[in-house]
Amino acid sequence: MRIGELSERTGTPRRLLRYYEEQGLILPDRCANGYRSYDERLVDRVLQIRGLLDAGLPTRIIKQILPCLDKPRVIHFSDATAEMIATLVNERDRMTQRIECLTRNRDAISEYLDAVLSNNTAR
Amino acid sequence: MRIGELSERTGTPRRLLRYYEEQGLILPDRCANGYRSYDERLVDRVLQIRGLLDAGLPTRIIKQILPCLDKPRVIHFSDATAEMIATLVNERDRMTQRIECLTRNRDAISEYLDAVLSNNTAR
DNA sequence: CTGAACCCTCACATGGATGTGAGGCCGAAG
DNA sequence: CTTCGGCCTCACATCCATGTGAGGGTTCAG
Repeated sequence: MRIGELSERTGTPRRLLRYYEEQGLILPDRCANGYRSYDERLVDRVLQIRGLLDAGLPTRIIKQILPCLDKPRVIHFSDATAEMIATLVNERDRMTQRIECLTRNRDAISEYLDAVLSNNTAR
Repeated sequence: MRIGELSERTGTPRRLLRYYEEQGLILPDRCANGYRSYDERLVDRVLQIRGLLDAGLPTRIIKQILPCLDKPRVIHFSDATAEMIATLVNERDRMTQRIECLTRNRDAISEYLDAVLSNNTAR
């Protein structure tokens, strides 16, 4: 598929699809005329990238963790240098912290909403 | 306490403590000499702010959700306009999405790490 | 009194994600 | 052949969180 379709299907501006490519997050093929050609599975990948960006991860880190999430995991053992592993452990832990922080605060918001709403309907 | 102590205790540059104040996230008192004076509980508040920022929330949103997390919840019922509630519901849902995204990806990283590490020690 | 270590405000700079638009090529449809 | 919509590259602009430093007060210890 071309960039327009991917853009629509992922709700992502074309500009950003090119940007993610520039940052090495995705690597579309090129048609004879120079147009980018995206594989079907890049739909999910782009959504994943957007989710991670929205959760505060920079492209530099996303680029490092993405290859670890592909199915044939064995292929990527070569990347497993000591520093790479340290980075992954570190990022995993930071993600856990984020999850905890978000969960705490979301639950507090929920509680507040419950209180306010039940109060409103009770009035 | 003054800004230097708060900075040390929260690991936050002074610059950012002033920035958070400018954005309306915290409201320190002022001593006679003009120095900022921070209440003890602002330590936790600052850590909370930093956590949320790190998790991708902008100061504008953080400013809106912070008041809902204080203990005497009843005090803030006045803030509960219809749009405010809509905002909170929306942000709560976005936080849930972030949590899911982070959890998915963190678990995948963990799996990958388990695979790589067990493979390494097995060799 | 002086110096060191705080604090203040103000302002300009940077980096990362994103917006916007100019100038131009390509291909289908009238 | 022209037109139009989609694609290309390039480049400058914007927003936000953060860095950095200048210029100047306060306090305290020596």
